[in-house]
Parts: sequence; C-alpha cells; structure tokens
Amino acid sequence: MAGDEGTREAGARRTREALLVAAAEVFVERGVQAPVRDIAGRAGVGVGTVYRHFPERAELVVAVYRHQIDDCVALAEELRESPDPGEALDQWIGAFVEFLVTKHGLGVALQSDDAGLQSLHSLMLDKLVPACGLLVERAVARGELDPAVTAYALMRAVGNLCLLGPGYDREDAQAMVERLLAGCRSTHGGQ
Amino acid sequence: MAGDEGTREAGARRTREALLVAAAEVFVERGVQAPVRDIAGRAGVGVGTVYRHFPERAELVVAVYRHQIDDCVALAEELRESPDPGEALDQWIGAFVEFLVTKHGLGVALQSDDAGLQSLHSLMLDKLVPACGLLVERAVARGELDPAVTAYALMRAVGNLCLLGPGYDREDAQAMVERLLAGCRSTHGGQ
DNA sequence: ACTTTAGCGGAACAGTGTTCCGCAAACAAA
DNA sequence: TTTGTTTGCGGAACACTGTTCCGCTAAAGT
Repeated sequence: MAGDEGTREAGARRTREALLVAAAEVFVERGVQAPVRDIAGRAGVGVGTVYRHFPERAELVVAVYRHQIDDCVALAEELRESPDPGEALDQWIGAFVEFLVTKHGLGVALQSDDAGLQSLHSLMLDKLVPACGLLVERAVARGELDPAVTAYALMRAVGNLCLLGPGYDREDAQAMVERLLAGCRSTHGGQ
Repeated sequence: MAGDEGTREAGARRTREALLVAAAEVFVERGVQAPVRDIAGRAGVGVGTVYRHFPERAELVVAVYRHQIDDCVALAEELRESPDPGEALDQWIGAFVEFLVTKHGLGVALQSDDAGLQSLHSLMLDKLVPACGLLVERAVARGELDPAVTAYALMRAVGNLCLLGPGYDREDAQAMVERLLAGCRSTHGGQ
C-alpha cells in the first residue's frame, strides 16, 4: 500500500521525483541542453542514479514535459465542445504558444532532430496531434479553416515560430502565430 | 600579384579554399553540427590547420554561408526597383526559403543561440535585414503589408518556419510561409 | 649558409553523454 | 539469527566533441 515510507522501493520513487523536480528547474534556468551532471547535483545524487531511472538523457526530458503536454491535451478536450470552432482553435493555439514560450525548452526539444528526442516527438504525435486535430477538423467543417491545413503541420509550424532568440521575443512569436493563423483561414481570394 | 603559385602564402590560401569547400560539402551532408575532425579529414589537413584559419568552429560556419547570404542581398537589390512591391517581396521571400531549405544547415545556424554563431546573426542583421527592409517598406507604402511587420521579425519567423524535420518537409515549410505572408498583408477585416 | 617565421599535423586538454563496477542496505531464505 | 540475493546508489572510467599546444618542415629573409 501507500504507506511504505522506509522501503527501498519508496526511496527509489523519492529520488525519481527529486530528479524530475531538479530537471524541471534546471531546464527552465539553463535550457534543455543543460549537463546531466548539473541535474544530478541539484537532485543530490550521482550521475549513475540518473541513468538508472532514465537510461537516456532524452527520456528524462520527455518525462519532464509529459504531464505538461497532458495539460494541453486536457485543454483541447475542454474546448472541443465549443460552439465556435474557429474561436476554440484560436484559444487552444494561444495556450499552446503560451506553454511553448514559457517553458522555452520544449520548443527547442520539439524542433531538435536528436534521435533520442524522437520519443517526445511521437508523444506529440500520439497525444497532441489528435487533440488538436479535432479542433482543426471542426473548424474546417465550418469553413473557418483551409482544408489543406493539417494539425501536424500547423503544430509544427507554431512550434517553430515559438523558438525565441535575441531580438525575437515572446510578443513577436505571438504576433507571428496570429498572422499564420490568419493565413490558414479559408482563402477568400483566388487560387 | 596573382601568379605566386609556389609561395607559402599561396599554399595557405589554397588550404583555406579547400577547407571552405570541404566544410560546405560536409554541412549539406551531415548538417552544421558535423565534427571539425571530419571537415579537416575531408580537406586533407589536420585539425590544427582548421583552427589556424578559423580560430573558432563558428567562424568557419559563417565563412561558408557568407557569400550565399550575399547572393540573397544581391537578389533583393535586383528586386528593389520592381513596379509591384508586394510581388517583389513574395519573390524574394520565396528565394530565401529555397535557400534555407536547400542548405538546411543555415536555418539551424540562424536559430541557434550559440554565442559564437552570433556573428552569423549580426551578419544577417547587417546585410539581409536592410536588404529585405527596403522591400518591406515599399510594400507597406503601397498598403500591401501590415505596417506592424518588421523586416527582422519577418525574416526570423520565416527562418524558423524553414526548420525541417520528420513529417515536416520542404513543401510544408513553403506552404506555411505563404500563409504567414498572407497573414502579414494589411488586415482588411476588423481589429 | 644561417636565422627567422609561417603554416602545418597531431597529441593533449577540457567538457559533454554514457557505461561500468563495487558497495551498502533492504529483502528473502535457512 | 545468519546467510545469501537483489536493488539502488555513487562516482570513476570511456567515447566523442571543441580547442589548445608544441615540435617540425620548408619558405622567406639576412
């Protein structure tokens, strides 16, 4: 049961939690590419312990962002009953952007072609894309979105637009995403 | 003069050229993050020689892309007399996208916050932004572009949209850039 | 002819991710 | 309890990066 405070297994679970907390902190402070040793140090454990719980560095990254991704999915499910699909999509993308821009590590991680971060990629494919896809479909059905837009490409593009840098900050990213969305609405004009 | 075939200086210039050629090849084959040793090997020199000519790895990257950036600037200057500024901007952005997508290393390099690649960044600031800025200004003057759009943010956004990955290829990037541009045109509609 | 110096190659150093191995403590068996 | 087994742990060790350093050769200078 849940009261196994002193057992070996409980201890392991505690260090795992400590690692997740430490990693999340270090990621926001120094980015996703922060050294494993720093994370281990912050959690007060040795590097070996990190690899015991997360065989690859990338798995730790994925674990850190997983529940945050789940939050995005949850929001999409809330919005999926909305009477105004276009507005719902806007809202959701807005939240997604907020998320990407705040935990600025995720944007980099999503873009990275690191083979290990593939799992994060497929996590997005498995969860985020279907969730977003529903909103997209409904918007398309109402004629509020160009049918050629796929949920995947859209999310990918939004993710890329949220990669910040010197002279290109949060507001710029938000503005550009808005413009992109405007361009994704059904083309009134020709061709 | 130019006929110093056997001099020491001429030899140095030759190895420098060989390095640039080798680096360009390696960059398209394996990306900008390819190991220095591979480049040295391809050029048939030792690593020390690479660092003699390019004190930091990043300087080599900059040198490789510099003249390709110059090509983009030249195109912008050609187009700046065009009677249709909106069309001209479209054409130029199209060429820029083609460029980014082909030498796919540059996109990564431009996005990277690597301190050393700052010089590439400022190269873009110094040359590309003014060149593009002219086209943007003219398009704005004709009312074909939202005045709130700055050349820098636009190029930055386009650069980000051109970061490819599995399931997000050249065509996706091109389509998304077109949509972004559509969203940058003067907002007919409300707010 | 002798000295100086530019250009070069590659060993050596430093910082990453990752693996390996010995150890101590919790558990299982006797 | 005593003995053996397993789990979780720490940190040294390894492989692969960028980068520096140093000795060597041959051209340039005297």
